[in-house]
Amino acid sequence: MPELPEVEVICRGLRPHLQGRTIKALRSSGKTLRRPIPLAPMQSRLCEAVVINVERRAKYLLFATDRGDILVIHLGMTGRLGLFDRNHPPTPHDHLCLLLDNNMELRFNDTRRFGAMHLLMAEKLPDAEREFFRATGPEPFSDSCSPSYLQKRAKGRRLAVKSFIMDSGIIAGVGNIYANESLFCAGIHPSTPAGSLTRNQWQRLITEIRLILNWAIDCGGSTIRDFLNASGRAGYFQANFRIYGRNGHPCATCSAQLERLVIGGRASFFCPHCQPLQK
DNA sequence: CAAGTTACCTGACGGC
DNA sequence: TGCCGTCAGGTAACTT
Repeated sequence: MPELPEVEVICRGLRPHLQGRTIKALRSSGKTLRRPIPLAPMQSRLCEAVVINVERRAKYLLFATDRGDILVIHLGMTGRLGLFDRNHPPTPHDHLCLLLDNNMELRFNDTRRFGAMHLLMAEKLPDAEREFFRATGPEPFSDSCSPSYLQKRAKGRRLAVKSFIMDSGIIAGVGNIYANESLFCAGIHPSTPAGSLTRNQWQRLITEIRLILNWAIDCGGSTIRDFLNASGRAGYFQANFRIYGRNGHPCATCSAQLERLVIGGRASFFCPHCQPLQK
């Protein structure tokens, strides 16, 4: 489900509603997510805690409290977070509800339960946070995510560039949709071995990744089936897809028929004319 | 170590 | 109508 833009949209949407609010109670479905929800520590640490900050790192949301703890939430493929009146009827797959001091509830709904929750305890910070994100690559907008950084990490690797940029240890937040879109806009075939991109191609690619991600954030993210923002509204970047899911249609640039192939088990789309396969 | 495969889960959709 | 296979925005644990 959500890639960086969708998580950022949720983060920005929730922040003004959560900052300064006290968590009064927690309720869970009892179902496990990717891993069990750490309910006992969450009960003792989050009840009566005030949310002081809501941030995003990679595809994770971080809720910081006045006790110094951080609740880390990942939405997996189908996770949603939304604010509801406490009397709003519950829906299937609501797995965690946080009751707030204004009688609103933050509800985490996740059909496929690929999401995850972690609680980073104040007394273990900041080491616990550093450890949690130890293997996570730089944010795509950061200066450290430069063409030379990417080229250096790709040196000698034969892995398809699409799989390479979807590796969260290389660059954070780029998932299947935006990997496809960025490679199309950069004119690079998704199967190209990561190690054979030139410096100019890395420059072009990171530029396109940043443009696409920012544009998608401005559009409120992409909604294919599951994604809704914190207010329950769909995003509309999907109207701007140039390549994702468009196999069989003509390329908007050159009219060639767009093609689909599977790379690393993920659907990949490309224009055989605008994205010629190199080496 | 790198790269590919599988598993985790539910629901929507198309073909028969 | 229903059954079956395929597919879905992610990640981590496997195997080769």
